[in-house]
Amino acid sequence: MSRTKPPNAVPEPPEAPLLPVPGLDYGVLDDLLGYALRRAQNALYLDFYRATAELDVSPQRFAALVLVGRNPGMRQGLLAQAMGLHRSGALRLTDWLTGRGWVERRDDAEDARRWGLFLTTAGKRQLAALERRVRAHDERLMSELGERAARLKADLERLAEIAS
Amino acid sequence: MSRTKPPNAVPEPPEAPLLPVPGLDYGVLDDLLGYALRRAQNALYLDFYRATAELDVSPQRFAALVLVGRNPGMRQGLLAQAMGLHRSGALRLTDWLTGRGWVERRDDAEDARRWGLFLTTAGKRQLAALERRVRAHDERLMSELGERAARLKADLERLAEIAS
DNA sequence: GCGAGATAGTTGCGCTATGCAACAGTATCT
DNA sequence: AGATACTGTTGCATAGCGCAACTATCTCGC
Repeated sequence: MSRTKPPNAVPEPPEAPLLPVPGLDYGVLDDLLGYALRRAQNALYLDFYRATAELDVSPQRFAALVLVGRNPGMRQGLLAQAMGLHRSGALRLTDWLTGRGWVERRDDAEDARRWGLFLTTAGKRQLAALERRVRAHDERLMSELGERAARLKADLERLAEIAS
Repeated sequence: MSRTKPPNAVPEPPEAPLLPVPGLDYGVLDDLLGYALRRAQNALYLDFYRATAELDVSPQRFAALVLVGRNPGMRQGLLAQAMGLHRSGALRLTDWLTGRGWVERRDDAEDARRWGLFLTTAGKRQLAALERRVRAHDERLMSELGERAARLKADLERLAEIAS
């Protein structure tokens, strides 16, 4: 019985939030850290979209914008690595961003194989707008969690390390 | 500028873990609860696959097996709701599971439109094997987190509520 | 009873996101 | 110079999903 297919897809964030259905028995799922994590991630994911509704980006693309913005001239391959993508994935991601006019590729002076990635002026504007929203939303969540927030974040980081 | 596409896809869990690349500036991402969550979820997702390598199921399908196992006779629509899927998604999920011989559809005595979903004997065996692994892995993670584990889980549940 | 309307599941279509293998151009090392 | 490694690109295949349209069945009011 060979594996049908390597991972390749987080169960996908459905349109509808992944809330517990009353009356249904979730068995182990209720005990698993992993399932709690999935529920939370799902909720945050939807929340991200709500927060940035007219700005037309996925969390994925937002992350790419941030990375390019913060590391001007970075190569595509590095972007791929940072985002856990295959090189070809980073290519398509970059294509999309340049298509929007938010990112541009410039020749790398040192190595003709490489591109350097840079935000355009429009890209910087877009990123700033996005950051504002995303930050605000994140802070709202954090403040609703109160003092548990910082601890939660730290524990998540720890968890990511442990599981890796 | 209209939205390219509704959510529809969590950034996908790449084959490679989503670890911070040393030397790269992550800007806001490092401050966001959402990004920490994503990293952790990604790591756990990969961990799930490692844990169940030869058993050939995704977390998604595992969850479906648990639900059907715990709620024998449940309808497809309910499964969809519980898993945050469209009806057609639950159909395909169920198809896959019946194709494996783990789940069977039986006519519902009360309503001819419905199916009742049940685990087959093979399905029960599979589920038991999966549960063992998944539980063991989850417990390992929890124990490495020590006393923070329970708190983390509770906070995640809280977070999911808040963000919904 | 019977027709309107709701509900369950199905089908076909289209789309996004992704990996992978093969390729070309460029750099590096011996 | 030649072998080898690296960067980005292209084409192809696949998974997972939503949605609209359709069928079968049930429910409700008259």
